[in-house]
Amino acid sequence: MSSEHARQPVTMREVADAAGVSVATVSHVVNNKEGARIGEDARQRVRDAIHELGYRPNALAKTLSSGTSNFIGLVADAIATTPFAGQIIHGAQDEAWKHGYVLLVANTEGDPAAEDAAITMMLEHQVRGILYSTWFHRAVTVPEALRETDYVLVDCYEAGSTAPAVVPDEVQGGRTATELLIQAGHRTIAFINTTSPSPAQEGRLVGYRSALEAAAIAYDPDLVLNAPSDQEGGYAALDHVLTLDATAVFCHNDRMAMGLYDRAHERGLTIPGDLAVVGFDNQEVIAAHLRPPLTTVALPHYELGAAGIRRLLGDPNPSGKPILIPCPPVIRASIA
Amino acid sequence: MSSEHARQPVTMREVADAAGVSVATVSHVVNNKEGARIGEDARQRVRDAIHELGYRPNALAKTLSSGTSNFIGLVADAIATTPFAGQIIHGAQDEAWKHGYVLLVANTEGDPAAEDAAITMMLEHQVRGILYSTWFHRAVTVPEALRETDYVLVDCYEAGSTAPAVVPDEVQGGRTATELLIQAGHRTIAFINTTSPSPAQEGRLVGYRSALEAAAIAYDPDLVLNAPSDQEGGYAALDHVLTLDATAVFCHNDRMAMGLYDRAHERGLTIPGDLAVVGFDNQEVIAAHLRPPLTTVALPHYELGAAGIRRLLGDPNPSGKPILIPCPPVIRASIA
DNA sequence: TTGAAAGCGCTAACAT
DNA sequence: ATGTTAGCGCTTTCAA
Repeated sequence: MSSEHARQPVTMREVADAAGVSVATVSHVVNNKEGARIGEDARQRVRDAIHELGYRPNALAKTLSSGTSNFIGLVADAIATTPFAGQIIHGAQDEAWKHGYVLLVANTEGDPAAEDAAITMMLEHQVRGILYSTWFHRAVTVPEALRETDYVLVDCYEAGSTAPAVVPDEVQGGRTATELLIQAGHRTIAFINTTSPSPAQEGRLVGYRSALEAAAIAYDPDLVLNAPSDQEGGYAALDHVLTLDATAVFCHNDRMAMGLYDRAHERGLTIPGDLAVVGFDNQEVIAAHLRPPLTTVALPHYELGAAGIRRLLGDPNPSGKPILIPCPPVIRASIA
Repeated sequence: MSSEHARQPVTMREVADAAGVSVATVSHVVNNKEGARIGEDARQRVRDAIHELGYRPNALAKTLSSGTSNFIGLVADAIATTPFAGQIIHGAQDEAWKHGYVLLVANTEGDPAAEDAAITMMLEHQVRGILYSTWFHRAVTVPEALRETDYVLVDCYEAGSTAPAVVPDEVQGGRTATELLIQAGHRTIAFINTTSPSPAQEGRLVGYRSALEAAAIAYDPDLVLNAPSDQEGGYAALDHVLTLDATAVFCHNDRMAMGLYDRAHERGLTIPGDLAVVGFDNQEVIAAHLRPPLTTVALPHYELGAAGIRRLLGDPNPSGKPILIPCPPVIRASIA
């Protein structure tokens, strides 16, 4: 951009002069100060001057002077790979704005050096606090620098610590997914879990078992498979599933479901007729457009971001344990 | 977060006192000032004090005092729906950091009111300039408030104006996609274009035609179809394509290709054996995991973001026309 | 080689 | 009801 914006921004001083009042008066009307007894005429003159001059308060000067910043930092590890981080940012921003805060975002691609630089930058900008988020639910170790300010872990947690954290309720999610199948009348339900050890791997399995138990269906370990959590994994797993006489399958995530669909169609199976399937994540691009559209359970990224801000800004959490955000079902057409 | 960070941050004054020098001296060593002749001993005492006290410069005070902010605003219209906006942010941030700038991000979901609030917020924070981005290439009308500062349109442009803009080279992209097919020996190439009027719709068609022309293949309008640019559109379009005796098909985007794959498999066709296909966008979750993996042309979002920053920070553009960023081919396995 | 001092734009007592 | 003034933490002449 080459255009010249030479004109220095209008200052409060100039407004004061134009309105024939002091800067204190201007400050008061600009901020609608409670205890401020300003005459209606002066008030109006100030308003007019503001309008005429196109005055914009300098938020940085305000911060410096008042000693309270309106920045909240958000460090994300993978803003560019999935829409997940974007949803966290979205939720965090909406909630932050409600409280008068503005988001300072930094992407680190998981690089510790970048992470440190980002936190340093945020600290130097006097952030009110920092949200440290990951694109998939996992354990992390809190960067030392983070402890210099208030912070909340989002979609991650620190093992064996009371570091404030907000994470998805994997157990409830796994239970919900399984219940969807059970409610449709299925009794032999395979579960293709991921091969990657993670809270999702553990939690969803616990949820699966608890749903079976609640429905008085015996848990059969043979029905639980493990596969890489992508399309290729789902594709390869289908044949094994067919071996099990299962009438339904719960896929660890939507990507696996997508691969499984491919193999199912290849083998001439129809979904949900021959096999009911439920996914996890609610990854729109995929789930909403599979044939048939995939019933799944949503990962509540938007809510994670929003809850993270709330927690940062005071929402107390006596338990000392991560706050669990529910994973709601998203009904489409892959279950009958 | 409830933990108390009562301790006021360490100021330059305190460092100065601890080191037995003046703040001016501290300022000089902190900023590695060129013309500053500071004794090695004083310099060292300052460094030690900084370390001991854990001093962090206050970036806001610095901005206020020096009069030059290190913020750049980035307003995005759909951070949460695709990874596209995320890639723009990523590219913009990397480039901004290189120049010592930090990103102030705001998501607006296309809401004009939110947009206005975002720009106002950025202006009040004394941003050096603003990147105004959209998640898909289109014409926009520049919000008035934007003109109060330097700005660059990213992945969008203003029709009939010289507003600085950076957009993907749709024509080259369309040509590249088509060339991929031609180079593999195809002569009858169908093009399923989108039904939505857009620079992509126009540009890719122009590119398609130019590639044909360069290869001395007559342009046959019957080979060009229009369909909704999603999986459903691609699925439905396949039957028509088969009608055309085409041996290859260029899909307007990867999502269409995904739907087309489904229908092709349903009809027992194999890709690329019976039909070669090339997509557009390089939407990882899809393209990299289709069976077979989809050869496509990438939308250079990361580069758009980075180029936007460069343009903002001085990269002049005499032409007054949008800067075109190339769309590179991504070879996978759907062409034979 | 170093320090004093005047701001940057604003807020918040404290006067008047 | 409104103005004065002393900072907030830092940069930057200008002196010493």
